[in-house]
Amino acid sequence: MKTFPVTLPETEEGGETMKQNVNIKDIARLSGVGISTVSRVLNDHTDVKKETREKVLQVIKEYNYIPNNSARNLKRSVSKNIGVLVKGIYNPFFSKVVRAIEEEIARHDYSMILHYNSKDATNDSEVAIELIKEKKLTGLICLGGDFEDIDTKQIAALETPMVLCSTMVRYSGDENVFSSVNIDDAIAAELAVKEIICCGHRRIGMIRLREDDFSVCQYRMTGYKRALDSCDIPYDPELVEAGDYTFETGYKAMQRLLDKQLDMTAVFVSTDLMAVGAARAAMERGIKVPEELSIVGFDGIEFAEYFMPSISTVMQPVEEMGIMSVEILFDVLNNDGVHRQILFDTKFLHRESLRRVGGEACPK
Amino acid sequence: MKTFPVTLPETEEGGETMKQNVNIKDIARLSGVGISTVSRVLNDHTDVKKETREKVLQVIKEYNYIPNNSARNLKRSVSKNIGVLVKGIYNPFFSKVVRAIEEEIARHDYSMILHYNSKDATNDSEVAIELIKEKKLTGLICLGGDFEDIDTKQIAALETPMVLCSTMVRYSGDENVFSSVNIDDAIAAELAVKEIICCGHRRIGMIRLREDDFSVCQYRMTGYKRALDSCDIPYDPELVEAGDYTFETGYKAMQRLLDKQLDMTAVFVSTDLMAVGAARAAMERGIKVPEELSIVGFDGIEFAEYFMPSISTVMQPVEEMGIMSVEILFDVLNNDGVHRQILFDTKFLHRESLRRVGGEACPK
DNA sequence: CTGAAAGCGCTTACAG
DNA sequence: CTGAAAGCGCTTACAG
Repeated sequence: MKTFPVTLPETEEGGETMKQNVNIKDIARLSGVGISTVSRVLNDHTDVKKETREKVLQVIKEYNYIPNNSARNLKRSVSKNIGVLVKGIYNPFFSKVVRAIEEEIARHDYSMILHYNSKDATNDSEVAIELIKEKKLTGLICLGGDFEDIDTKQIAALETPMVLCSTMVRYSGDENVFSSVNIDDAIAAELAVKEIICCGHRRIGMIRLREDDFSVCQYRMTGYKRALDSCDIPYDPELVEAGDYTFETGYKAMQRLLDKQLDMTAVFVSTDLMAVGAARAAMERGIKVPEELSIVGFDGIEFAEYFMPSISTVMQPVEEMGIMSVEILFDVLNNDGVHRQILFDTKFLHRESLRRVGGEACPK
Repeated sequence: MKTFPVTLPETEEGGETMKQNVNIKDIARLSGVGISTVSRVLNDHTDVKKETREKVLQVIKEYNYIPNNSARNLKRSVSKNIGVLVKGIYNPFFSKVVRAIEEEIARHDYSMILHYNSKDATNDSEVAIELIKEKKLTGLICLGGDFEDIDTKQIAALETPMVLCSTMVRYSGDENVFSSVNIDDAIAAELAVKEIICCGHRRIGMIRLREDDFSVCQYRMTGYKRALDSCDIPYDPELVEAGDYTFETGYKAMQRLLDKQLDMTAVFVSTDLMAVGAARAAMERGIKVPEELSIVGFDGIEFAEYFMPSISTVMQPVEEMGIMSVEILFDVLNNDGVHRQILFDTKFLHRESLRRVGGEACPK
């Protein structure tokens, strides 16, 4: 395929044409040492004579040699690499935590290998397994995604500790094959909606995720219903519209809600991204937020804080969750291999977009 | 290291303990065929008897066999993979384009291998070369980053077409080693600031990126100065503050500007993210945007559109640029190997955050 | 401190 | 249509 002509540049010394891909054998030959010695230099082994090391390093530099990672991974039994598999590159919710995780992994003297999986991919657990094998990972942390159909046998066979963080899997079996770090989305959503109710709202709309979106956000709908139920507010399906993780779908869902003239005074939106879109939709129609309509989101992404008015939301301790995932991973690795299932608490942030109406007292 | 006890699950047939990692040899043995045949099945070669193929596929499924990618990459001379190296995982500006690129690559019957490089990494070009070698890439597209010190000799030696999109490198040499797809940031910024001037503003603040941030955004400052200059407005360094790609630094930069009491009526901000932070800072102090202060950003990210008021900005045709990068890549690959340097036009979006002041006519 | 050799798990001519 | 063998570029005991 590579039929285009490129004049190979010559090296400085004696017109020897530069090989397309310098490999360890070439470096060994050019340095006048054995292959093993080059490998030792490459891997920072201490048992190489200083002069030898320097000579080799000089040749490596001169020829721009970069070791082939595929070969290294193939040969190495275990890399000092922890994989991080993130679901969806568009989710600002996860982008923040990755850095914290990387630092925490580095503190343990390991490296992070970051891998993003498409939002539309349905085979998250397969990708995870593939990643572990390919990179010979010491451990894997998965952020988001759907692991309901995970093959626990295969995970166990891999003997590679895995931590599922904020993923769709509520594992309660007695098999001890992976750890999980989550919040309880249903409870967090229930508390948020109760906060709304506490502010005197009774007609509360909901913008949920489409049913075919298989993520933890689905449980937020459960929380919405529970809150209504516990405060004796009848559930009205007319008050519910669905979106899809984006500003635009939140915007449109709000338009549909408003079109119905439902005399709502508040809307609970299952992600901050959609909440921003929803707020814009209302304000564009001249509806004042929060004076005429309160809006509450979920996640705690930075953007919600900068929006005018700032969006009240359920803050997930993402960074702590990420760091905890790393800690658990190394615990499993270094100690008894007993996995843990952890639920973090969330925090409701009452910001500008939520306002009290009427004079009614808090029902609960 | 993996000292934790895991009871290896047994396979269904006859208690043979499942190997930790099933490989192609095992599959061959279990299927009663040769290794080459398994490989052929794996790679969808047509020259395998139907029954044989089915038998092999069944064994593969039963043992959850996943081929080792390191081995494949090592052996394969060319993968049908195009790499995409993205600078910074936090940049919403790039996240949008990746999907477009992926689709375009798929249309050519290739796969995309996505790789993110840390925002703080200084060795973008080295990472690029490493990626090409490791994955035996057919081509590479780089989104963002600093390639000023790129080793053109090595790139040429690799014989792998490379397209730099929105990266810091203005290559005008006669060597024909890579393509580039960019906008002219200086011109685009100049036009944006002229739009502001056309609206009657004379005291125009600027929030730029810190000087040590080595990205194309630096040129936006050049454009700001040029616009002032061409309209005979003196450049006042007091009106310039710097941020760092985030809401928060934009917010703080605006606070510093406002603290100086400079009687500005407009601010040009070199990224939309910072523009949103800046707008919030002003509005929090009771300054009405745009009635008392106009704000203009740069990039055209979605959030700028949903913010209240929506942020006027310079829209980069990111998706088109991404798609063009793919097209150029395949052109280079299939045809003459002649690289191209392309500059896209930008579009100024006059939205809610920019308002006319005074009665002065447009100076240019 | 150093080198020759085996082998990681695949793919790809080559021979049948 | 199928299999045995070579080899991709490394790392890692092993022997010196």
